[in-house]
Amino acid sequence: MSSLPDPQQNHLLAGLSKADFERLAAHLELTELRLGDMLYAPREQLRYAYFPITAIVSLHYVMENGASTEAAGVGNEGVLGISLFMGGESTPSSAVVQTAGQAYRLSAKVLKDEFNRGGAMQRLLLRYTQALMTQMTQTAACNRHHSIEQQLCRWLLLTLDRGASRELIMTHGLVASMLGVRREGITEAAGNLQRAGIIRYRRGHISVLERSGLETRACECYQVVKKEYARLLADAGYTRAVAGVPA
Amino acid sequence: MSSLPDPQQNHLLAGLSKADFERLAAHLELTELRLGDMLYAPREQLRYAYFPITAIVSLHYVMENGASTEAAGVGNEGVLGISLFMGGESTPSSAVVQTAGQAYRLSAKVLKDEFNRGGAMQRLLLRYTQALMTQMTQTAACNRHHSIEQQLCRWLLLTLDRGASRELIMTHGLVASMLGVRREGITEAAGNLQRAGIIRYRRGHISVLERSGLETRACECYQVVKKEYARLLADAGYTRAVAGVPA
DNA sequence: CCGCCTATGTGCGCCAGCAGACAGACGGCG
DNA sequence: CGCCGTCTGTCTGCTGGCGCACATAGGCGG
Repeated sequence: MSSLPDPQQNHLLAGLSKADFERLAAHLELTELRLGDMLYAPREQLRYAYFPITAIVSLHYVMENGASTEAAGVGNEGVLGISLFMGGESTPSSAVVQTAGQAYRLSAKVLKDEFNRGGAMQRLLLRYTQALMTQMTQTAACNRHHSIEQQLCRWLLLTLDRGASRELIMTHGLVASMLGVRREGITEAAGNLQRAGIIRYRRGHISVLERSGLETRACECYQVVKKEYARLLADAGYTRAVAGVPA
Repeated sequence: MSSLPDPQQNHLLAGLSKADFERLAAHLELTELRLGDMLYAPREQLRYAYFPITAIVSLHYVMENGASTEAAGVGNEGVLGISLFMGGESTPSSAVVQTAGQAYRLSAKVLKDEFNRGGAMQRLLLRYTQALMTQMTQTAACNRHHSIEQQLCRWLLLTLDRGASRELIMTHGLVASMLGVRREGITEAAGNLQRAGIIRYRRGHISVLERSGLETRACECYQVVKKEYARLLADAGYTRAVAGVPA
C-alpha cells in the first residue's frame, strides 16, 4: 500500500501545535477529488470540511441563466466548509474541483467541535476566512475594472501559488468558466501570452514558462491578495510556502 | 437634551439576550457619521467597531488608478470592524459613509473580549460575517454579468432595506463610484427608471416611488442576498425588519 | 437676487468583450 | 490506423460601457 500524504502539507493543519493536530489527525480521511466534482451544491447542508493537499477547488456562483463566476479559489492554504463554523451550514454558491488531487476531509461535527474549543484552530480558521474575504472583494473589483488578460495572469499566479505544478490540466473553456468570460476571450489572451513566450499550451494543458512575465502583466489584485494571505496566515506556514513576499 | 436612539435598532444588538446586551450597553458610544467620512482606511489598524443605526457604510476597494468598487454595504443589519474578531485587525479595503446617520461604536478591546466569551454575540457576529461574504460573492458575479440598470436597482433595494428613507441623499456621481461605473452610466439608467415612473430625482436626491418596479428590473442578485441575510440573521430581528421574505 | 459651484443631460468616437458560426487540429480509443 | 469528440483558431457583426467634452440647470451662499 502507498504511503499517505502528510496532512500538514495543508497550511492550516500545519499551523497547529502538535497536541492540537494529533487530536484531529485520527479523524482526517484522505479523499481523491476529481476534476469537476462538486463538493458543495448551492444551499446544500455541508457534511464535511475539506483540507486540500494537492487539489484546488473553486468557489463560485452560478446564475439562473447558467453564467458563472468564481469568487475565490481554495488550495492547500485553506479549507472548504467555512459555513460550518460560521454558522450558516450552507451557502448560495457551490464548490467545484478545478485541479484534481487529494484532500483530507473532516466530518462537520468534528470541525465544529474543534472550532468551539476556541483554541489555535479557531484562530487559524477565522484568519483564513478573513483572507478569503479579501480575495472575494478583490475579485469583485477585478471583474469590474481589469482586462481578461490581466485576470488570466492573476488567476494563473494564484493557482501556481497553491502548489500546482507548472503544467496545469486545464482547457481554455474551463478557465473561461472560472473567470466568467467567453472561451474565445481566453483563447485570445492565452494566445498573446504564448506569443510572448510566457506560457505554452496544447489541448487541455497550460504550462507556465516565465512566471515573472505573468507578474508583470497581472493587475495589482494578485499582489494585494497574496500579501494579505501572507499577513494573515504568517504563522500557518504560508510565508514559508510562498517565497518572496515583500515586506 | 435629546433622547438617544435605541441601540437595538441595530439588528445584531437586538439579537442579544437582555444580560448580554446590558453588559455591552455601558460601552456603547453614539457617533454621528457624516457623508463621505472614512471610518477605516486600507491597512489601518481598527480602533472601534461600529453598529449603524441610521447610517449606511460602504466597504470598497480603491485601485491604484483611483477606480473603486463597493464589495458590500453595511447598515443597521450589521457591524463594521469584522477584522477585529476575525483576527486581522485591518483590511486592504476601506469603509466610507454612504448615507449620513447615527451609529453606536464599541472600542476594539470590548468587542474582542465579548467575541471571545464565545456566547450569543460570537454566534451572531459569525453568522453576520457569512452573510457579508454572500454579498461579496454576489457582487463579484453581478459586476461580471449584469447591466448598470440592474445593478442600480439592486443597489437601491439593498439601501432601502437598510432602513433608509425613500428619499436618498445621493448624487449620480456618488452612486457611480459605489458601483464602480461612470457617472454618465448612472445618469442614463436613472433616467430610464424615472421615465418609467419608478424613481424621481433632483440634484442630489433620489426618491423611490415604486419599489416593486425596482424589484422587477433588478437582477436575481438582490433576492439571493436578501434571502441569505434573512436565513442567517433570522434570530437577529432581520425577518421582522424586512417584511415579505418568501419561504 | 446674483453668482458660482456642482449636478445633470447629451453627444460624440472608441473598444473590449459578447454572440454565434465554423474550420481545422489534436489525440484518445476502438 | 482511422474515427470522432473535443479543443482551439478565427471570422463577422454588434453593443454596452468607457473617455472626453460640453451645454445646461439647480440651488446655496453671499
